[in-house]
Amino acid sequence: MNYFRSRIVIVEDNDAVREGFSLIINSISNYYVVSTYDNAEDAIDGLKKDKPEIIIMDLELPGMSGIEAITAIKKLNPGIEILVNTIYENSELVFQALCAGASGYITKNTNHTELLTAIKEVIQGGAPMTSNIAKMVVKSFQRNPNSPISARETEVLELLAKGKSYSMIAKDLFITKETAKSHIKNIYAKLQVNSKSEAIAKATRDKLI
Amino acid sequence: MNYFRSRIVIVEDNDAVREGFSLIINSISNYYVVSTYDNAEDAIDGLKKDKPEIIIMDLELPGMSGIEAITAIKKLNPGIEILVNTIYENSELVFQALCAGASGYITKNTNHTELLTAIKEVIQGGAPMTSNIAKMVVKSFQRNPNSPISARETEVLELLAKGKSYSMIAKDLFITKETAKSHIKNIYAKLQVNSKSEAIAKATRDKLI
DNA sequence: ATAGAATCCCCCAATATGGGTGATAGTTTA
DNA sequence: TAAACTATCACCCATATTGGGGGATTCTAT
Repeated sequence: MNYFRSRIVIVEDNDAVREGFSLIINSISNYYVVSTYDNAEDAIDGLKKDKPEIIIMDLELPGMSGIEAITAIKKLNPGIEILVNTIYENSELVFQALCAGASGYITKNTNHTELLTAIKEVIQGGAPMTSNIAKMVVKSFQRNPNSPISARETEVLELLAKGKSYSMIAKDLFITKETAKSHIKNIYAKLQVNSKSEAIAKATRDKLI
Repeated sequence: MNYFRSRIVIVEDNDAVREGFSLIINSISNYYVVSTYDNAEDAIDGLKKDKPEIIIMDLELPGMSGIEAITAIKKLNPGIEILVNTIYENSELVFQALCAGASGYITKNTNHTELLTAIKEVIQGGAPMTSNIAKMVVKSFQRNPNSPISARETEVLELLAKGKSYSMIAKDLFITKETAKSHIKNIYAKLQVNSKSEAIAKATRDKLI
């Protein structure tokens, strides 16, 4: 009977939310909530018996954090899709979750229809995200338009960040080593740093490269 | 009359698609197609008079490419939101478009309702993406699970990619410089490279860091 | 038990780095 | 138009870094 229904596990420490989700999801014939947990440790212990296709995971959990749980679960079984459902729209957490292996990230202001749509999208190999989250993700690809460094300096900085030496940079840009060095000196002055690693760190933080 | 309607410009070289979009968008009272173009150059020339809030942009254009156009438009007026609408689902192009400053990326198999939803999302500060595109974007945050290098080596490699020296890496990881060096030697052997920049390049390409 | 992982040690030559102090020519902007 | 910024190149110098070579030990999985 349940063989063709997607097996879903819910990890959520709020009892009401957990129960509510179960009811909604089980009301759809394609889905089947095999287990629910109020903490990550138990959810991980139950993986072998639950064999979920999808885990709906809260991030604010007692004990092991949601991020650690995602990492652990993906390590044990990379095939399991994890859909994050949390109140947090903090960018650090979003990127940590995606880097750890989350397939989607929806915030808790989404209604039941949207939750079900998100589950469907995950099953179909998509990556559902709340509008705010999608915006943050797309923005992360884009550069700071108020960069203090010039276009040429940015080119130099990019090569520096790729681990190239002064002479390699010079060769790549068809300039002399001295010119590359000169650019780097100016970059250091503008970024108020005095080493390669500091420059790369600052440039990365400020999205200059 | 049109003062409160979002000003939209369409850049699309297929006449039928361009006309079709105009009709659909103009049928919605909140939107107003101020101009349509079949090439990027004319669209850029028309920016001052059109004053669009949103540009719906095809990527396959005669002359200037869509990517170049996005870069140019964002440079002239960073406030304009650009929604890419193309047949291409090629990952290179997707990331180029997003890096250039696109706010959304929808493929041409989307229907009219979805197009209008995407426009609405862009206006509301979101980042609409077709399911496939969202998946590619999310995947880009995730690491290769078949990394040939160990966890510790990965840590070392990450620090190396941040421009740190052997001794800085050693300090960060509470090991000696010799150990850091030893890890790096092993990394080079495994990645079949023999320099920092090659290692970083390969690690980045293969998503090992 | 063998392989890999992580740790540490020494030697050495070549290269890279960062700071200093310049110069010239072009472009942009106030 | 003048001042500011940009891009280019040069030389000096001391120190740090890198990559290659040779090892070794301990622990942990398979």
